Amino acid sequence: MNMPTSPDTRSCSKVSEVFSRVGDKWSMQVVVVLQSQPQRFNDLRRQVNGVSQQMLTRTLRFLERDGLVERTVLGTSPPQVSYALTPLGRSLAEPVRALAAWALGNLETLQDNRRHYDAAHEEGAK
Amino acid sequence: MNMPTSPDTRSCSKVSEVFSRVGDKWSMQVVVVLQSQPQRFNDLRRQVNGVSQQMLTRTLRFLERDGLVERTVLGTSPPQVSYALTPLGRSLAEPVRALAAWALGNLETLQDNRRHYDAAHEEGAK
DNA sequence: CGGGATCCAGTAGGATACTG
DNA sequence: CAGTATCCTACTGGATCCCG
Repeated sequence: MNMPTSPDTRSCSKVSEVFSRVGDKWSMQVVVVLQSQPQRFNDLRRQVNGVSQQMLTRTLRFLERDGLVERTVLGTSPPQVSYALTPLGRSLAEPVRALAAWALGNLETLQDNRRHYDAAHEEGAK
Repeated sequence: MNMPTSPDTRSCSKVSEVFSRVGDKWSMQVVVVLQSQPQRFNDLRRQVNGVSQQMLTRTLRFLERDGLVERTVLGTSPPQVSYALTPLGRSLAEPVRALAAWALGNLETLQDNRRHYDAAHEEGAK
């Protein structure tokens, strides 16, 4: 595969576009949750902590629109809808998990740095 | 290293926190640009396409606060400030680049899917 | 159960002008 | 050159009600 050593400035706008899509508050969480298995709407809602059904609906629509998840209507009288990752969605899950791993490993350091920074900059501020 | 096979739901909130920090419109672009070499303010501004000096300032502040970039004031009469990635920032650049690679490789597919979706859903819409 | 419609608050982000 | 301050808009995200 042709992965350049340094995806430089000109690539950044494209990266930014993708981040704008999947980098919102819920998308990657949904992707990670769906990665284990297909889920129904309220199952998802329970597993993605704190999401409103509004935002879950929106997020799923966006992901569906980009071909990252697939929506399957099962029944009709008790409306059952199943959401699953497409192959594309699964391929996205990999780098997302890499970033997730970084996040988990460095979250404390970040918070620590932040506290240190705030303390250092509050002595001079009003 | 202990990277679980599936960073499951409980980890997602933490991931979300980090994403909230670096997943904004400019942070990772700045990180990627700085990754090649330290840069001055207006150099950065030129390389990060479309950023206002307002947002660049904010972004750099946040990154500095989290210990991801280091700010160095050089002169005083012609104010020169250099920004460089910290080791932590460089470690973040890796997974970001992985995601960037995915973005570059799948951007067209995403846009294509989106067009297809929009076309399919406009026939029934108003 | 799944999700559309509406309303509303908070914030991200842009433009401009000013400062040291 | 490297910001700060102010203002303003658009979008994000939440709550609530309603519908099939």
